[in-house]
Amino acid sequence: MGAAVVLPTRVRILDAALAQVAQRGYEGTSLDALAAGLGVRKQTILHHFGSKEALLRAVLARSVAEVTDAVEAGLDGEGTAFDRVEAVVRAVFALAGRRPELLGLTREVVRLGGSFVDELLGALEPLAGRATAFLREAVVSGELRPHDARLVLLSGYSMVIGAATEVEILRQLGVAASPRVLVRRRRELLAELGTVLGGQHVRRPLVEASAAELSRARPRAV
Amino acid sequence: MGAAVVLPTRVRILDAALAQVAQRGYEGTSLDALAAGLGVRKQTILHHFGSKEALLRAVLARSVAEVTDAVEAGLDGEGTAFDRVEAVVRAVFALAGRRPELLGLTREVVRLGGSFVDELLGALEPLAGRATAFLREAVVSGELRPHDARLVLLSGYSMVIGAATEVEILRQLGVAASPRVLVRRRRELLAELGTVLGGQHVRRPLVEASAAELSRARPRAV
DNA sequence: GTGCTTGTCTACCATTTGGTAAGCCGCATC
DNA sequence: GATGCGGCTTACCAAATGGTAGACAAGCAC
Repeated sequence: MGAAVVLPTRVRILDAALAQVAQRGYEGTSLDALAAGLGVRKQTILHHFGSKEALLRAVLARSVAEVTDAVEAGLDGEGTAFDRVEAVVRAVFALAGRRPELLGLTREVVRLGGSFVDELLGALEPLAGRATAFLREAVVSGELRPHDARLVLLSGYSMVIGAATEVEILRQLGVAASPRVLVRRRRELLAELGTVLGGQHVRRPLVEASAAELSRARPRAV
Repeated sequence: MGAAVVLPTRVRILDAALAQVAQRGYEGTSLDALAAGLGVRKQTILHHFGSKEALLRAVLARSVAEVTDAVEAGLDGEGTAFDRVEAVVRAVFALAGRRPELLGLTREVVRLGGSFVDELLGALEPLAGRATAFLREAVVSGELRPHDARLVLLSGYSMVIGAATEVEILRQLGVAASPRVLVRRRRELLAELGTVLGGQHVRRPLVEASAAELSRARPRAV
């Protein structure tokens, strides 16, 4: 058997907190219950993270890092610009399917609102910056058509969350966890991005990115 | 000015509870805070509803009634079977746009799980029964094509919730509340229903690759 | 050895939570 | 006037919550 790696308490707390907050919500997660589930005292948690709120922020930071890694792997991939957009979408949906807690956490943070959302956006900032830069460069080089990068990112993001919520609802209602919805939504998102960004999965001749067309193509934003 | 109708305390409590639970979650809603917001004592709430849980159930029951009314109005409408399906979809989306709290409540109930979900499903049972009967009759009369009614209802339901979540996320993130997403999702849902149920509305196919595949993959089982 | 740090613990605390018990008040009915 | 009675109140309460204070033990440096 592989060596049973004993994770440090700190990490175990983060894992449990992520799971609990995603499933039961922030207020619904008590430090006592969390600690009990870990076979540890509540004060151990407070020792590591200072406060419940700080714990949530730590969970948030780690989760953002995870998402960032997935997206950047896609951005760094091979192929055309749209190939990489597609890789990113696939990576995000794969991550969403593999770790649904991340989506539950996101929804919870959005619901909590206030400084947590600011924190989330702040932590995502570097990633958003990189993605925006990527999109801009691809537009300059003529690989993608002009668009509103911020809107593209936001709508893609909200679509992923919405799709995940759909799946969660279905699961809770007893429908066998079907990734079909996710697959369908992913395809829809790619189709939309294809329209807005102009990937060549529409099989149009590549030469054409004439300046005329580019300027004409001021597309409807999302 | 119209007479300022003073709503009975009981109704005001229900309204406030719905809003709070939808926005802050069940555990995040305290009876004290609720009462304070209403200019009343917590014991007044308990006097009317007995317990916090009973309050939530009451809110749930009233909300289900509201949804039921909207859907039944659509079912009772004029026109072909698919016209009425479309009317129902429009009514539901309109209700979702008008009263987003209902969606927040639903999501919260689903998240809470356990007996609340059973309660919700139980309360929705009559409506689901009517809708199923409607669909079955339309199949018998040849107006709609055979399908799995339960699956159709569930997927439509989850899609509405998912779409609403999308909108909520966008709103929280500062995107001007755009009903565009809702409109688009509604169109997609109608397209899918059109394919699965075989309505004659031939909107230009937008997303349909998936919907087409869906109907093809489904055996003609009654 | 003596310190210092790190991780965990026991013991407590103030506040908030949902909930109980009992009373007051206005009003209709006898 | 007495009598209920629905609506709302004050006065409490036990449990749970997040959080503080301080101690104990293991490891590492000197």
